[in-house]
Amino acid sequence: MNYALNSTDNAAAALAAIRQMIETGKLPANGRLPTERDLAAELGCGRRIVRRALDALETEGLIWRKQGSGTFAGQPPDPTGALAAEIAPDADPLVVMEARLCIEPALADLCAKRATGEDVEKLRKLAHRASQPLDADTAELWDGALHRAIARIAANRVMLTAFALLDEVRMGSDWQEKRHRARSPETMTLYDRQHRDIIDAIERRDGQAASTAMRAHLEALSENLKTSMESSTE
Amino acid sequence: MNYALNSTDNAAAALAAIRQMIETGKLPANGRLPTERDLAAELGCGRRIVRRALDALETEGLIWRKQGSGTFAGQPPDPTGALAAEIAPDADPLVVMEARLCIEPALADLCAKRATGEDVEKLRKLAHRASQPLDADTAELWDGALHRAIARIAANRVMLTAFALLDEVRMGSDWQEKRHRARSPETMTLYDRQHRDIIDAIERRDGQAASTAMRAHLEALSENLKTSMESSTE
DNA sequence: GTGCCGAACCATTAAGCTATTGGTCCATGC
DNA sequence: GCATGGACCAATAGCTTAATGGTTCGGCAC
Repeated sequence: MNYALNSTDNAAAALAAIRQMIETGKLPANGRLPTERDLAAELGCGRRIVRRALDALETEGLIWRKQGSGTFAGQPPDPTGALAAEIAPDADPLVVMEARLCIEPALADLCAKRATGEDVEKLRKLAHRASQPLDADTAELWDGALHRAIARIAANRVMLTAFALLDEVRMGSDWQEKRHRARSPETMTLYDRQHRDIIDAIERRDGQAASTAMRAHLEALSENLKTSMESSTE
Repeated sequence: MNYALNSTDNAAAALAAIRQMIETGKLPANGRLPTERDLAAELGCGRRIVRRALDALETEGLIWRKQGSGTFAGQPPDPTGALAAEIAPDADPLVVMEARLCIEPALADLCAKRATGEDVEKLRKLAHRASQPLDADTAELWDGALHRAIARIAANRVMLTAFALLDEVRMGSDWQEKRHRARSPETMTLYDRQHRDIIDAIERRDGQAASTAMRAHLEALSENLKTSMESSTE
């Protein structure tokens, strides 16, 4: 595709061209788009125009830039990976679960204070997916997505980073192997019930109840984890 | 001082020599000690002996080593700096305080479950220092040390890392400037009272009460912060 | 044989250097 | 007024190189 602008160049045309460039997905795997200088050459306009268009797209949240590195489509990555990798190797699943019990009830409280109706809708959808009788791995993924969504809705950057750290440690540690996760139909329905309790409390803007419900849910998870670990050492 | 060993060389002598080297504090500021090869040459023994001695010291927790980097005295540093720096620039003091309200009560709970008598002693000493009528900056430092000690005693690596992150964001953000911290004698005595409440609860192994007391303390801090911010915008 | 030494090699790290890239400013021209 | 091209700055990534801990092996003394 040729993105060169015709003679009626203007900022709006450049913006549209770059936006199309992004949305048609004609980008390398890492989402990196051409340098500003290259874009200017390709579009046949000056760098100033390109920068203005990129400014708009950045404000829009469609791209992010880093001086010396480049311009990328999508969201800037979370730099929690290194930290998590440092902790994960010697992360006892019970320690991780204890940390979840510290952080997630508080997040549920904040979430209840800030969730919009739209947010609650999303949560319900995620809970529904997690409750479907798929294989254990998939259910785990949707469960993780639900908890992550609650953290995101809480809208506190510091807490979100702390949660991201916790989340990566949880997924990265060897515990992935240790999950015998005796996810019987009974526990599945229990978890679903607990998810609904949490979301109901969030919808009622009842932070206290959301926190309590989340705590109950995590304690059930913890209990399940303990029994599965004991049975694995037999 | 000459660390060269005499003719009755053995591993124990090398260990003692290196240990003395560390404990007498004859080291550069960063705690880096000579390379294994240099140590071997200086002590007049082989690298194998040096490595065995360093192994012992490492097991002892007196030193830590990193391939390609060197051997250092003390504890390995927490790598939370980069993450904190990423968040700090746009860290609203109120957001940070909200995060503290999420994390620190939970830490106080854990701390109450795990603190030894010795730990409680340390906490009391720190609280006493923070209550001395010094300048506001120094009081702030001792207060920070107290909260950090509670996090350390909680003995959950994941939570400790999360707290370290939070702590660095708190100290690193511009909010250092914004602290008008109207630390009147009244607030000082209030904070001291609250510190004592927290530590008393920890001593009683009453995690619930410790959590509640910590929450009350942080809410007082938050209130103080809000009023000082309002007055600064006048 | 046991234990140590010396040497060599590997894996990782840090530091320095260079090219690249976004961020900014300015003179010029339309 | 506004866009252009150019120049420069600041930050970054990639590469190279030297240094360091980690490991292995042959040799030697006891």
